[in-house]
Amino acid sequence: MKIELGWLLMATSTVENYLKAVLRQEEATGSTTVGEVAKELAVTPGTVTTMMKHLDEEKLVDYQPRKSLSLTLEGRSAALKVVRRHRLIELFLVQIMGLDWSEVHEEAEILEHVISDRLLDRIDVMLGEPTHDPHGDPIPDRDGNLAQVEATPLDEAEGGNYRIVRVSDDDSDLLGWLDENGLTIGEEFALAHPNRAAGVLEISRSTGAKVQLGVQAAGQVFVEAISA
Amino acid sequence: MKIELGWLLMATSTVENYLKAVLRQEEATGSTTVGEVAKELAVTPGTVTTMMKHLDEEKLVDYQPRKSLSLTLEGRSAALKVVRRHRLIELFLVQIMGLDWSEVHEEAEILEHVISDRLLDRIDVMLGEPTHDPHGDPIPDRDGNLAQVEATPLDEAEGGNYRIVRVSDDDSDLLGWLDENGLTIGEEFALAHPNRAAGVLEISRSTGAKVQLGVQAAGQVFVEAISA
DNA sequence: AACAATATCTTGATCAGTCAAGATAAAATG
DNA sequence: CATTTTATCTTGACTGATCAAGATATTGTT
Ligand SMILES: [Mn+2]
Ligand SMILES: [Mn+2]
Ligand SMILES: [Mn+2]
Ligand SMILES: [Mn+2]
Repeated sequence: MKIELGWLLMATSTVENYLKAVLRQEEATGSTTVGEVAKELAVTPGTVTTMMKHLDEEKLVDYQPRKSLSLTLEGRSAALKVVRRHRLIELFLVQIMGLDWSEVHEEAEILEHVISDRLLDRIDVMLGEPTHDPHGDPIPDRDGNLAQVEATPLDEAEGGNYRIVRVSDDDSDLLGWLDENGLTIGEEFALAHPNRAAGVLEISRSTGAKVQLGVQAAGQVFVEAISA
Repeated sequence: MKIELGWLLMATSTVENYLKAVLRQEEATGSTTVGEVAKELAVTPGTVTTMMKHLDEEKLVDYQPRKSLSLTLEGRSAALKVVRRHRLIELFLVQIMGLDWSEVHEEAEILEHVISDRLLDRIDVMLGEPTHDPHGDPIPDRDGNLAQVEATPLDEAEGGNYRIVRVSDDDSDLLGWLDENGLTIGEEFALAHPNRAAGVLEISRSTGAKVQLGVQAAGQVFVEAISA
């Protein structure tokens, strides 16, 4: 007769990663599947099946085998807490510790599971309760409210003037390259009429500098149109 | 036929804790035993036996069942790296993050296993390559050299004038109490002739304040004699 | 030495997380 | 609709870490 305190209080870091994966896909595409989660976490589908049965018992996901898979409110809230941690940690590492925006994701991927609430709070305060991480992703607030970022992937944009509002944070090489070319959050540029056939986009900075990038890379850069 | 790269490179956090425990006891008493390690890590002796056989294979400890147990050079070096991490992290949490010296040990106990070398380096530089942690413990340098702290446990001191050079860092309550009474590293005081029978020591600060503390607590405070 | 007490070891089990590979259901295709 | 393809599930096995409890060696005592 073992006392089962705190299973729902004490999500293991593995569990947190599964919840995050489901959340990310729900946010990105409105829903998810066992297969997608397996791909994202680089495990076999069977492993995900097993885990989802567990999480369903813990009421963190709603899982109907072969039918549907989604976060419960509780699961979503747990996932958002981890995302909050992740993004605050990333910003902390860039802003306070002076790490590069291209090298903080991996570190945050681990620290998000182990930092104490107390330390996270210090970080939050130290950063002035920020709303966005170094890559332009919104930071969920303490109550788990997540702001929407509506932005167009650059590879789908027409010719015109744009500002960078978000960049996918998991491709370290791309982030490094963007940084070298001065293409960081908030930067503005003009996009030439896209020449789709070639699969290359050309960008002009106000400095006169021109930069080419492939559609592949462009798909990870999110922009909003500006007037100027 | 699985390729066994990196077992010695990649000590799991459990392994790191075993190595640290052995090191701590070797430093404290010159040697250690399966039983002592078991006590320190709050596991059963059998578990330690099993682990030591593994560590012996990995050449991290020298283990002769029922005979002797000690760190190899490699094991010692690995343990010292973890200790270095632990202490740098503690100091970072106090100095940069503004946490209390009574609440950093637990946090460091976890972070020591997950912080990247890159981040640790930033911390080290940010702190000015410090030599001692918030509790007066010496921080091993990059090459694994550990300075000796020779200091007397307060409960063994005669009457006279002393300076606090080190405090045991794992008793949060004691640390809190010491802090409230202004008894931090570097502070000086006069110890009245100890009245051993009562098990209570009396300390006088230069401010005139007097403080009593039990031998139990005094045993965790380490001092050096001063002239004044 | 003989016996008791203590320390340590061994064995068999459990738990979380995972994979491989075969079984099955659902979807897509002709 | 019958068949192929794809997605998902199930089962059996493995790893690292652990405990319980019985077996054994060592040490201390008379
Ligand atoms: Mn990230
Ligand atoms: Mn990010
Ligand atoms: Mn400590
Ligand atoms: Mn310390």
